[in-house]
Amino acid sequence: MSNKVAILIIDDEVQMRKLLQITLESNDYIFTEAATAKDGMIMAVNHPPDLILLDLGLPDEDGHTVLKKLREWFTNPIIIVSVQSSEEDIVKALDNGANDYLVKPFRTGELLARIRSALRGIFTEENNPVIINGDLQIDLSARTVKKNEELLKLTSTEYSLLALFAKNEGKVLTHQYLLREVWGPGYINQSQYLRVFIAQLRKKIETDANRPAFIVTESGVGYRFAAKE
Amino acid sequence: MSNKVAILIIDDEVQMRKLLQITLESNDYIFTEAATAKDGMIMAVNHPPDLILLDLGLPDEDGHTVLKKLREWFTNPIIIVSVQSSEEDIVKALDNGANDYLVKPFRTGELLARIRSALRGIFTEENNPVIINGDLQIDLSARTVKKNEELLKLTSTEYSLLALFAKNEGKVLTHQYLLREVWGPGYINQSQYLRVFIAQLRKKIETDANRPAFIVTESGVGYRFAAKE
DNA sequence: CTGTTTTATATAAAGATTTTATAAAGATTT
DNA sequence: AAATCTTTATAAAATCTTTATATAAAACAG
Repeated sequence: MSNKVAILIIDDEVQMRKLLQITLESNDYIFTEAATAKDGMIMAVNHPPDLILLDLGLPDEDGHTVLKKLREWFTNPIIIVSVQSSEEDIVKALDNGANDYLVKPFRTGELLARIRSALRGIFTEENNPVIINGDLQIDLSARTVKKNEELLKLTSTEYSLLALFAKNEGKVLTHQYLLREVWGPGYINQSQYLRVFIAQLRKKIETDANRPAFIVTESGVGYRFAAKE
Repeated sequence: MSNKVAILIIDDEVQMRKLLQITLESNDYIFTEAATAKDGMIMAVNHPPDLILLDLGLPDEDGHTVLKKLREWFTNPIIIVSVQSSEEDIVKALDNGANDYLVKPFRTGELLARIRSALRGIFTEENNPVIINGDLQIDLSARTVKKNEELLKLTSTEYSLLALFAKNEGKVLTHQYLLREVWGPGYINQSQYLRVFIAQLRKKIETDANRPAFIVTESGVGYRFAAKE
């Protein structure tokens, strides 16, 4: 259920992969790697990444051919990272469907900026994290909650509480934990707050507030956000 | 109506414009040019091109500022062509919405390939700079707003605020975010500004200002521009 | 196991506080 | 001078906090 961006590196140089791994992971991307064209293709098919960084100088197959094959079905951005700096290579790669071409050695800041640029537009609408549970929809990026497609009016505290539950579906969240996360560390003894707000939330999100289906009470412990099919 | 692709060059060097004119026209692009930021903006608004080649070193205004201003409404590709080769400039430009960055002097074949790459997909996605929501029409390129086909008179700040809302329909925008985007980072505590301007905006765009349908208050958090069918 | 006691939870409603809306006056810019 | 921005003041609305009481669950004694 991660909303992180996955990037696949296809490059035969170990050092380069290591460098990219460190760079990408420290920037919150999910890093996967392949050392050969064959492995790269297989990985791309099995777990289509959001972006591919492709080296043209692979041992088992010509980079331009790999690019062409990928482009037969892969529509997300592909950025070429290559030691080849000839105009011929660059033009060929771009015309074969590469979104960008960076010559090695490159500056990591520039690579990251070009990755962000390539990803822009791909993740405008589709990739916003919406948690769906039964007839409830929680849009974390828009900060909105819908029940049966209808927008609910929640106060800021009610929303924080619900979002916290939604992010921890199925888990029992203790009173202490909920109070600390939503109200702050100084409020861990204000259990009554929690009761009041849980009651208000239930009135808004539950179909039958007397028989709560979303927010279930775990007496003596806390509450649990139950998953619905 | 020609189906040729129109490219606008904004660059103060005469030789560069001449070189690009020859290169582009011999490749079947329609070439238009501007020597200053001001002229470039005017031309872009009057005849929105399919792609803009922008030089960062313009005499009358900082290139990064020009890019930002263009990106407020211009959604087609912008490729930066600049003598500046510092990582800082490249990263800044790409993060400000440039699609690509080419350092001068460049190889014309590579430029053409990067233009082709940037143009790819342009004609698939719709990029209408007019946002329509109910009886409200916001033309981002003309900076005009119509309510029931009638032109509204908005101040520049009111317009910036409304345009920001329109670009983020359905999302809750926090006070901080709005203040930072419209007034600048030094104003994030001036919530009262926001209240005053929201009230003014509502008086102009809402049918019933007492029951706001477009700009909805999210108490304690911010405001949301609601979608109307 | 059953009824009683104790503890925990649910909910409404009143009071307190915070946040928001709006007008209008003063300051600044065009 | 006109338009716009900034500040101040105040009323209204929304939200939070507290209190009171009802209900449900757990613990316990017999």
